[in-house]
Amino acid sequence: MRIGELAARAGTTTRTLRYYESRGLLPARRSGNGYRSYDEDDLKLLRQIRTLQDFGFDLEETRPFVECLRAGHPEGDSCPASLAVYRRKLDELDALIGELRAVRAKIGLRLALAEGEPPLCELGGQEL
Amino acid sequence: MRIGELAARAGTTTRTLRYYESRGLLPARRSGNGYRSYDEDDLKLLRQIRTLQDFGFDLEETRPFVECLRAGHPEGDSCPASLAVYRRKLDELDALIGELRAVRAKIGLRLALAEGEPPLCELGGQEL
DNA sequence: GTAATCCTTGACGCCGACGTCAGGGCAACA
DNA sequence: TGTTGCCCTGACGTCGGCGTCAAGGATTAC
Repeated sequence: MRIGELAARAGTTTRTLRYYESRGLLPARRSGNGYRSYDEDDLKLLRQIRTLQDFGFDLEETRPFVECLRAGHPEGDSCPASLAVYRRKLDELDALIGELRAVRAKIGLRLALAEGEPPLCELGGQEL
Repeated sequence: MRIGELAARAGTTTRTLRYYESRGLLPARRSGNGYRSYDEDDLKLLRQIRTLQDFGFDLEETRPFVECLRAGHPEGDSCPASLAVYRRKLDELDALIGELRAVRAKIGLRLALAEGEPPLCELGGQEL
């Protein structure tokens, strides 16, 4: 299959595929005329990348998953390196969610104060 | 006060102040030699901007607060336009936190599955 | 006087994940 | 044979919030 078809089947663009190739993430074979040539396995790799991207992984973080699949494992997360990325991501998410919740609380408090209504509860000695 | 002192007192850089000025957010008077000149009110404006930036507001979102202060109100959030930004930001934060929690759950589930341990509970018909 | 430290403007660099255009080649169909 | 539709490479643009030079002028300290 050529690049346009792969892109369509994965719901992405040819530009994106060329970009992944430039990053060494999804190299392509070439047919006689120089066109990139892909197979079903490439589609699987690509879908793995896209799924992780949707989760907020950056490209480099998807690499262990891609390499895991390319090594013949049934799933991209069948390898220790992938699981390590999962764990790191969970930690990052927990930290981020915690920060966002703290910010949310502060803004909510400020809004309540500015609206002239006393906040429902004192939230401890927060810096405002 | 000149730009360097203001930057130091606000814990930021001269580059940042010139950038804010270029965005029309914190215009400066000029002294005879062409140097930017600031006063205590400018410091207050700047601190308002920085606080909101720390909350994750982008520059444009801080503008209503700055204009509110400049209009003579005691606080940047003493104006309806500022409160509207607060509310919009709360909505955005809620949405974002919700998405992150969903992603966190999916990754956690995948990690559990990949580790060979059955997940503690079925989390409904999530797409994996 | 001169060195050090401020200040000025202008302009390019950075980051990530591509979008978008330019200028060309290859292929298939009428 | 022309037209359409794919493909190629290369390269610049995007976004936000600045960092980091470069080349010069002003001020202050000694």
